[in-house]
Parts: sequence; C-alpha cells; structure tokens
Amino acid sequence: MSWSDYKILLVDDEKDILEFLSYNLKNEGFQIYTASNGRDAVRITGEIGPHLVLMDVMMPEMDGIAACEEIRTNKKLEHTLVAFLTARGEDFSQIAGFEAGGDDYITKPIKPKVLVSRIKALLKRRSVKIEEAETGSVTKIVSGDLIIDKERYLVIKKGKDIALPRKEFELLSLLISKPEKVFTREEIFDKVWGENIVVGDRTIDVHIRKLRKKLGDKYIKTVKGIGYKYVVS
Amino acid sequence: MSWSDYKILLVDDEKDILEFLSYNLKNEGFQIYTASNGRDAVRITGEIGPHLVLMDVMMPEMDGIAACEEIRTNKKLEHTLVAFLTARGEDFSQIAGFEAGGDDYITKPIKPKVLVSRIKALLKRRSVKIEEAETGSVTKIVSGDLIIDKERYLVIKKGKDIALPRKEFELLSLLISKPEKVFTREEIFDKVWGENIVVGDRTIDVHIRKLRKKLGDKYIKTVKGIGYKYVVS
DNA sequence: ATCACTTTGTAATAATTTATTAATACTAGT
DNA sequence: ACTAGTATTAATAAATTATTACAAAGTGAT
Repeated sequence: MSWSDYKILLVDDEKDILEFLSYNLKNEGFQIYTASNGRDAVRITGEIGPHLVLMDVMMPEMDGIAACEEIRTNKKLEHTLVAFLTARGEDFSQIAGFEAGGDDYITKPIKPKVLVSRIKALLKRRSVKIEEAETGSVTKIVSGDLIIDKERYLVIKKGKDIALPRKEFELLSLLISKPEKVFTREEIFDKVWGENIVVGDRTIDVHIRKLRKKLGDKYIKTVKGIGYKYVVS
Repeated sequence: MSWSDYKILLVDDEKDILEFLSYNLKNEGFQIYTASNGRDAVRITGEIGPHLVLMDVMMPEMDGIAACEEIRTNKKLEHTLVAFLTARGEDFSQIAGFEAGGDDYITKPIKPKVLVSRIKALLKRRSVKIEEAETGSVTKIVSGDLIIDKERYLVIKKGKDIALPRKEFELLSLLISKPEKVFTREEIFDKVWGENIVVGDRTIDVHIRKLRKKLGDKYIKTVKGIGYKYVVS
C-alpha cells in the first residue's frame, strides 16, 4: 500500500487553509478531497469512504466535533480515522475532539513537514481487518507489508508465505491486532497462553526471537520494563 | 467556555483579603462567592459546586486543611479544584504533602496580575484524560502541547513521538495528571516508587533532569523546598 | 510402537538498558 | 557570604531482555 492508495478528506471553512493542506498532501501523493463544512464532510465521507478525515473543529453548518460523532455512528466507517485541526489556545476544543472519537489533533499553525509526518504516522498506525462475509470473523489482518492469514495460519510478507507454528502465530496476531500498542508480558501470557498456564519468564523472549528471525527485526519492538509492540516501519 | 462561566469560592477570615481577592477576580468576570470560615466554605461548596475554592489555611471554626479534606470526601465535588492561600514563610510543606490536598497554593502577599494569571492557569490548563471505551482505563492524557499515550507508552510533543523509560514515564504521567499542582518529593516517591521502597535523595532530581533534557525545560518547574509541578507554558 | 521431525519450553549466560548513587557545582533566599 | 536545597555529571549497580543450546513434549507416517 503506497501513499497514493490513501484517500484523505480535508474539511475547513477557510479557503487558504484548505489550499495549504491540499497542496502539501497532494505533493506526497495522497488522493485529496475537500469540504468546507461539517455537513458536507459527513456526506462525502459516506460516499467515498476516505481513510482519514482531517477536519477543523470550528466550522459553520456543523462543527467538527458533531461531524465526527456523526461519522462514528456509521458502522461502515468504523475504520475511518478522524483527526482535528485546532488553533493553538483552543484547549477545550481539543479535548472535546478526543472525546468525540477523534484519533489525533493537530494544532495550527503547522509546518508542512510536521503535518506530513504526523499524517503518515496516523495512517501507518492502523491495521486493516478483513472479515469473512458469512460469519463476520476476522480472517485476515493487513498491516504494513505483512498479511496475517488466520485461516491458513501463515504470514505473507511481500507476497512470500511464511509458515509459523501456533504459539508464534498467535503471539504475532495479538501484537499486530493493535499496531503500536504495547502489550505487557502479563497481557501476552493471558491472551496467548491462557490465564492459569504457568511458563518460565523467558519463554516470551524466545518466541519473540523466533519471530524476529523469521520476519526480520523491524516489526517487533521491545519496550523495556513493559513489553512488546508491533510497529510499521 | 469563558471566564464568566466559572464559579470561584473565596474563603478567608480577614475581610481585607476577601475584598482584595473578590475585587480582582470579579474584574476578570468570574462569578465570586465568599465565606469567612471553613465550615461555611464546606457548606457553600456543597450548595453551589464551584469550579475552584480558594482558601486560606489558617482560619477560625475550621481551618483550610480540614475543610479541604471534607470537600474531598464528597464524590460530587471530585472535579472541584482547591487552592490554598498561605502567608509567606508559613510551613507549607505540610499543606502540599497533604494526601487529599490542594491543587495549588498561593503565597500572600500577591500582586493582582499574578493572582489572576495563576487562577486562570489553574482553571484553564486542566489536563484531560481520555478513557478507552471498553475497559474505562485512561489511555491518553492531553495537556498543553504534550500528549501522554499510555497505550503506546510514549509522549507526543507537537506530533513527535518521544519514548521514555518506565520511571521517567511514570513520573511525567504523575505530574501531568494535575497540572499546576505541586507534588512533594514524598508524594512522588509514594506514587512512582512505592511506599516502602527507599532510594537516595537525589534520585528524583536525576529523573527530572532526564525528562527536562528530552522534553525541554519549560514543562517541569521546581518549587524549592517542596517539590515539582508540571506547567503549561 | 518406533522413528523422524517439529514445536514448545527451560536454563545458563551474555548483552543491553535503566536506575541509583555519590561527588561536586550551582542557585536563590536570607 | 552563608545556607539549604537543587542541578549536573559520571560511574556503578540493578533490572530486564537477548541469545544460545538443549531437553521435553507433541505429531504423523510407517
């Protein structure tokens, strides 16, 4: 998945800002759509299903927070990321934004470089779960250049199949289910081994080691004193 | 939310001071209420639910500390801020260390300008905790231009991720959980290290140093003789 | 049941990161 | 200028993770 596969909807009532954002993000290859108020934003989001909606908080017609809440009620858009733009100093808007279900907020003014890296980080942070039509259970997870195929119990890295033993597979699945989230050793034990199974302290490390050997070092990061997390390079 | 939406209860047994405070804060638009002893303060607080109680420590009937304790037992008032007024030279380490204690303390005499900015800082720069929907646990704390991301175990400063080791992360989390509140060294030891762990006197300083190095100097302020506080510039 | 093979877990120890101490310098308030 | 408290730094200790080799348990085919 390259940057040009991502659709981003920009929403702001000030034309200048819309142009500034648009220009900088188009330069990175993103597909850019725009809207100038909350109501349009909700409508367009429903139509095109963008990966990210980047939206001003204060707008006529419908403010960003209300629009975000609206978007969040649509089950089809549950994987859509919403980030808010707020002027420095509008503390309370920032806050409300998070509570409305925003994934990030970005303060204006912002330098193009910072804007772009922030947006890339946001987009990379998510993994896409593919559900089976009938049962609704997750059969594949796509994240970065890895695909977890739960049906076939293997990982596809850049088109190459890598078979993994059960424990290793489950460990990786767990970590990749929430990229960037740090899973504590305790959490890992609970979810991969089960609550009352007791194994030695270094067992997780060894499994992590084996995963790293098979996949490469860059996917699983150690957070010392806490646990491990899956990251998209 | 504008300043006139905030209710402040002033408590002092000296009429002059009450007038001084009242005059200056009314000028800023705050809704001001007054009481001249602790017992009244507790009663009025329960009745009107002020956003902030600004209270002298030494008072007849019921001193500020006892009144604060009382207020803290009321679940409905858990978001009420309590700040103490203390005469310069009074041993306010007692106050600061107090368990349910105040969120800030202000030394008399104080210039109107300083008073007002201090109060505004208290009211406005509250940090906001964002809870995860499922578990109800706090996953993010937003304050000023920092975001504490407990899930990813890192601090985001203007969109930049800064990874912190465990102790540093916990120390910062503690301080940022109540901006402007001074945490005594004792409190910090209790909450970050644990009640019976004993470490040397300079350990906290070193961790503060490391945080300052990574985040910049402006976030953590030393309050000599008492402890440290997180401030929003 | 046995063999060959895979998977899982353990133990020892190396490597690394983080925490703490200790010595010394600095600073603000009298 | 003195003092009490804080800052800074580098060295050292402690905690945690990585790595390796190997043992035990499981699997499947003959």
